[in-house]
Amino acid sequence: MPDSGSDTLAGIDLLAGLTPEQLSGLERLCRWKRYPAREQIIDHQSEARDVFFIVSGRVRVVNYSVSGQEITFSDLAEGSHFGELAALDGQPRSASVMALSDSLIASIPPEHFLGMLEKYPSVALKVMVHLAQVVRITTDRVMDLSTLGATNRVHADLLRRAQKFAGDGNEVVIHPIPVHGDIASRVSTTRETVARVMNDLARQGIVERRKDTLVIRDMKRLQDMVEEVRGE
Amino acid sequence: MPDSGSDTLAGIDLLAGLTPEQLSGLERLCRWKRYPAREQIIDHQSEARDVFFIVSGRVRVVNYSVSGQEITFSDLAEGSHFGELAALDGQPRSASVMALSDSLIASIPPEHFLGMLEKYPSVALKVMVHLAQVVRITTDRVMDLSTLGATNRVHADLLRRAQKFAGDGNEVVIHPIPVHGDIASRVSTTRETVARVMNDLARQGIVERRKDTLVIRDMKRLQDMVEEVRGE
DNA sequence: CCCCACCTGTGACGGCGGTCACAGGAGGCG
DNA sequence: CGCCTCCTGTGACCGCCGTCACAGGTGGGG
Repeated sequence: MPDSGSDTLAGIDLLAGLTPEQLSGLERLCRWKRYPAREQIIDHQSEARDVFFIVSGRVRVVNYSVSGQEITFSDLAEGSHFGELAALDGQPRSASVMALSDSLIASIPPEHFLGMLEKYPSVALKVMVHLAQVVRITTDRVMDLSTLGATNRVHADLLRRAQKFAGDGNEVVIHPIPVHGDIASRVSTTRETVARVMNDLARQGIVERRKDTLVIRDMKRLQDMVEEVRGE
Repeated sequence: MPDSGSDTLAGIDLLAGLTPEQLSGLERLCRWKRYPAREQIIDHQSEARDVFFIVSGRVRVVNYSVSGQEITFSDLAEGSHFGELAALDGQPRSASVMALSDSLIASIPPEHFLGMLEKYPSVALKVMVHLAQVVRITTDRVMDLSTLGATNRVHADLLRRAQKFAGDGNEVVIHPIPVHGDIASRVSTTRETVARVMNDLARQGIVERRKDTLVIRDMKRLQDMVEEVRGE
């Protein structure tokens, strides 16, 4: 459980395992800043190289095609970090990042980030493991985009979201309701397609839209729909 | 320049900077194996966790949808390495790897790989930088798949290949000719579509197919075709 | 030299899903 | 309370490109 209230780095996953003294050393190297919701934190292609820690709030990693189409890469929660690619390889930022909610963000200059990796091998290892997982997620997404149709990508995304909320029953309650546009931007389709798919699922009794939750009534069937097509 | 002939780890990019003694220490921890062309080195989803070094030969990272569609992730040359994801996070293999040509491959067990990261921070850093680049390439690919049509993805791929061979003229010679099926598998389309696109380009005088080379006659125009659409 | 394996080229067809254009809800807030 | 903004739902249309089905080319090996 991250120390949601305090202005320290104690809740940052990457830095778990450091002593309080080591943490406060790092805290002094950071620039601390609050971002209101919707504000841009990193701009794609910009030249800054700092690494960011989410002390509190939520953040979205996105990119835009020049036509304005928005591609969401991931949403990051409290305790997570971002911006390490540029710090590591010195290239311009690979994506934009914006605050989803009011957020407190600590940022550390690239030279201190690299120094930290050297000084604390356990942190370096965590960085590697984290990058490995990012690679996995992204290559899975390439597979989805290459082999699944838009409709099935929506199914797959819904399933992923449901699994995060899953108990062990066949029914899962998702809260809050994801807005269609957000889903669309994660699976690279349109708002309209998402709406059509959701209604098909509702008509088949697989999902049910309530006041402010979305209920998956038949996880099993949803799972089947995804697996079936992944294997056809 | 890798020592193409010798059976040592001297040519491995990751390990550049280690002393000959350190290298020969690592060599003793490796299993050495020759793979004939087309042979599978890693199987997707399998449980082994070793990390592989390409001493000589070439290798392709692929995945298959169960329908048999082949998705190529990358081709790796002598001096490169692969298999580090599983070693780092302990998950099953994220993709299959097969030899493109007869290859000599050294593999190191995960525990020794991790030990090496700890012992040689410079190697750990190289691993991070390498992973960062993989993330960049893969997210770019997600962008392409999300925003470009199949035709333009072929253009983009052709351009990327050309840039690897580029001098500074407006004309670039690509050798050997990439087979259409390979291009298709890298940009997630079909052989037929690639053929049609290549012929359109030929008719417009942008490329020219020769005996065993492909000549890009007008890099500038090709570049424009790609940029134009990325920004529309 | 001829056959076989593997590559390329091209037409016809049809469906998925993106685009456009609206018509409602459902909150907030002045 | 009424307006304005943001979300959802749905029909019509149509173009891209995947699929199928062949028809050459080309090269190497028996």
